[in-house]
Amino acid sequence: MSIDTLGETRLKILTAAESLFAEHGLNGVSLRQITAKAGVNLAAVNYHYYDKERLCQEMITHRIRVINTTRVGELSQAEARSAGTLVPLDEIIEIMARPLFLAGDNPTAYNNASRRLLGRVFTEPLPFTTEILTMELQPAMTRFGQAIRRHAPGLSPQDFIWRFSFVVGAMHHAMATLHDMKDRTNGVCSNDDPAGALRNFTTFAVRVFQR
Amino acid sequence: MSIDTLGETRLKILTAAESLFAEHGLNGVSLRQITAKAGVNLAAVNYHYYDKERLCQEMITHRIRVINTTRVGELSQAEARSAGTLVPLDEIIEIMARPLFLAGDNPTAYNNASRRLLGRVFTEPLPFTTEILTMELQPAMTRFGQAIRRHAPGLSPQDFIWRFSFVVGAMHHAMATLHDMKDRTNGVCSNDDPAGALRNFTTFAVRVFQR
DNA sequence: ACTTGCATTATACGTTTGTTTTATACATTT
DNA sequence: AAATGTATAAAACAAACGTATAATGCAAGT
Repeated sequence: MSIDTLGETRLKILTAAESLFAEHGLNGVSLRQITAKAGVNLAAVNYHYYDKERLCQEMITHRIRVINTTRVGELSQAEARSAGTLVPLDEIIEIMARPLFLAGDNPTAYNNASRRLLGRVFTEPLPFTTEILTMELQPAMTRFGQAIRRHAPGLSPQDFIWRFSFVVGAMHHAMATLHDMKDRTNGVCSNDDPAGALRNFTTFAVRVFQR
Repeated sequence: MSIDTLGETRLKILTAAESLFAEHGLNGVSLRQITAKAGVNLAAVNYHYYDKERLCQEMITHRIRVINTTRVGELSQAEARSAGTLVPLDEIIEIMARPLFLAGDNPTAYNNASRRLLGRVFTEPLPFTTEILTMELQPAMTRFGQAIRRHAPGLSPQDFIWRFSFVVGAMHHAMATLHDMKDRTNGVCSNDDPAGALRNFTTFAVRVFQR
């Protein structure tokens, strides 16, 4: 069954699961908590998703896929547009980060819980999580890595990969912690300004690579 | 009981717990796995640490404290040494990052498992974990933030905090993923060269703040 | 009207969890 | 030598877990 032909209960489970996983981690939530929050029967998870692991897989894979098709497509368009010349560094980085940062409050679409969930998945590898990352995330990141690489041709392969890893690490870490920005900065930075966060990340990342 | 007057079993538990938590996360390990790996009786955990949560607390708090006293002390020394003038930016960053990056294989001292464990704690908040972070980690990071701030006086408070958060995020993310660098970079970067990783991180972070 | 098929519910099953209890070994002290 | 305090060990506990089964509701198709 496709993800956009979701039945009522199926969607309620997914939404509840995502927000709970976002807050307590993949290993910190029981099916009873999920079904209670979703207001459905316990057995509904096994009926609709076969088991807990498959629920997690579908949830994560779907979120990553939507984000990757968006940004990889945009990168391709940008490259096609500027035929011959380089796509500007800040444009590449913004395309890479935008669909991760820009989360709203719509409970079905990509939202704050989705963002935090992904932040967790990126740093909290589980047996099946690792496989998803190499299959779904790795190719897209290599794609952006190559695009950025052209702006720093003088760097050795190692030096570039280190810098790129740190930038991606900062991005992924931000996914897991943006929700808490206000508390951690004593109110200086906002939790609810993803566009501002994205703008700051872009200037941060550009500085890492520009000569 | 102090942490350096550890009995045999008490130490064996701590070592086994740290490596297991590092690999599977705080919520992904049972006391039976820990005691089995440590080769001690199940009840030994409750006897020596009261309960599972206190075991985690002691483990995490101790690691953070050692690291913080080291680097905060070194920063104070550096500041005292260069009376009047600024401590060089790269020196501040290296002092901040060194005790986190430089992990060896000594099973009792700060090692690769400790580093990965801390990386998890930094991004995987549990009820008692969050408290530890604000009590133990936050003050030290504010200290380094202020030191670095003097090298970027032109930045607005917000802009600076954003950049600093991204740098710290990259550092903490690296703690959780350094062990896997070789696989994720197709062998280009090494897992077992913490000094090299630290060097690369320093140049990365310096670029973020220098004008 | 009856049947078929899918969705939902209630309930039970076998494990595994953290913790507790009881018993045993072994020093040190009196 | 007896007693005491401490560490380890074996076993049992209730609770929570993921999953499986059986019963119920309910609309669509015949």
